[in-house]
Amino acid sequence: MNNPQSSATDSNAQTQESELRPSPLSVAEARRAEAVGRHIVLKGWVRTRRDSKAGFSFIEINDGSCFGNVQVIADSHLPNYESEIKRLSPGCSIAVTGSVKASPGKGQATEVQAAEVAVLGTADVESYPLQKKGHSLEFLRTIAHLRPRTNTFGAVARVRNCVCNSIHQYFQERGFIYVHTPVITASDCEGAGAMFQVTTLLDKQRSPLPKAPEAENATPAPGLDFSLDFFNRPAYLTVSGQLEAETFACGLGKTYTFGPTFRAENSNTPRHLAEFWMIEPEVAFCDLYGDMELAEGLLKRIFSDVLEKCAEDMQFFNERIDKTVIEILQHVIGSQFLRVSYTEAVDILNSSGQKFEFPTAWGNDLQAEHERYLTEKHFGQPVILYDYPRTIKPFYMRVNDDGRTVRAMDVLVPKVGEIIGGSQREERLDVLEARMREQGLDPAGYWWYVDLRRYGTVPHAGFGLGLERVIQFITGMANIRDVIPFPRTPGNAEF
RNA sequence: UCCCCGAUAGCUCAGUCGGUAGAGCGAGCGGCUGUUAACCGCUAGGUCCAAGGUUCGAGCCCUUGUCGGGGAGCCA
Repeated sequence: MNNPQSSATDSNAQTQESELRPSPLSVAEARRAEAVGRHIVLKGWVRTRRDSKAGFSFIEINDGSCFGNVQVIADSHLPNYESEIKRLSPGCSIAVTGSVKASPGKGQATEVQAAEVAVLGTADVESYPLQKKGHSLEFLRTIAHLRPRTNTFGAVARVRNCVCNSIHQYFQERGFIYVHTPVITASDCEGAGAMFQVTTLLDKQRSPLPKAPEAENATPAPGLDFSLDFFNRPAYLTVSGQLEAETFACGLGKTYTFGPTFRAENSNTPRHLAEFWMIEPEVAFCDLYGDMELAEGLLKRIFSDVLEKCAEDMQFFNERIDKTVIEILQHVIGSQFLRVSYTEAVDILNSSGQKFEFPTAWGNDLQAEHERYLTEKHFGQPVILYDYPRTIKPFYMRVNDDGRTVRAMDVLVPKVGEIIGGSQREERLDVLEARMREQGLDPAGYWWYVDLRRYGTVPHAGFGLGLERVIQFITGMANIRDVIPFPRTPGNAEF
């Protein structure tokens, strides 16, 4: 950004300045060998302290900038050594002024010789819940406000950040437009499960409920009168931005959304949340095959970015959480996702000799056990299943020429299961309206969506990628509640 | 929502046949040490999830509830 001349000047100035005033450094920077010799200020939280009777203490501090800690050497002649430093315990926040040195010990390249250790905040060792070692993920979930200070959740947060960045880059590099679809929607049936209602009717000061029955003498309806509601109609939290994204794709070409999504299902599993983040690309002039290529390319890009940019975090997951994650990611990056039609999949399952709790028959939706068998046992790698029976898929999926199947696809991965669900959209006006009626929906209620087929319709396709499920797959974290900062599940909205 | 399992020290767990409570880690104190999941010794720490029931007697058996975990469904 600057010319070489001025950057040389800057570095001179920096050298001079470092003798006068310490420069703020992150733990990540201080741990690099290049930092040796620098006069710095380091701020973070104490992870552990070890005292040596030789007259100093080791203080490991972490500031979230990387997985590892930096070791601070605090000599006993520091004025607050007995009064404060020797009382430092996990969770205390401190600011260390000192110099970075090459470490004579094993396990780290550098350490910081403290000239001053200022205690910013103490953490009472009797009441602070995080101890030096061994906490279950279940316990940490009960202290979600403190778990960002642990190795595991720090690593998850950095990986999550990397994944999000990677997703944006992948689409931006390909000319996709990032579209913000509404969080509040009036489309009450997008075929994606129960919805949370958004209403101000329960706020008595705004709009007393009994109004409607009194006004008309008719039998008082037990429900609420939504014509009095904020939006003059029932409104909900979105379960998908797809329908709105299609409107932008049919005008801007290549689009994607990335935002929160809500499902009011009473589902209690390690793979479901009531509030989660979803990425939904929507592409005009794209068929199902292009959709599959986009999905495969996206996943591979995410995986290789994480392996490269979060190497230390991934090493941790591979050692402590799931000893296969790195190997699996590398394997997935290097191999082509298999493409198997639903019909082929059913044949494979029928001739597998495997006993399933639910029988496999053409026309039935695949059960979790079937998907798991295919991706984990039969193929042992990610699989894209496509062309599902029309009877088990929503109205917007394009009907194939056979009339029995639709252009749907699911990307299945080992352990997590369905990570992506997508389809080529039905672009033919008459077929779309027929499909809506077939599923008991009134096309008039979707007039703006149907208009996309009435005016300048084009083939288009898209999919939904569950952010948390991708992170689960990458990190090996078994429970989805541990890959989102503040999980929302039935009965759980603390924090 | 359905099925199965669990809840005991701050944390992770053991607790035999129904006879009134144990370990490791953590904490406090002491020792030792360029340490790094440090190590060694001592000490403190309990409404055994809640309510009810059976019993001379319940951490243990029975009932209900709450919370957590796994599986299923819904899906991403």
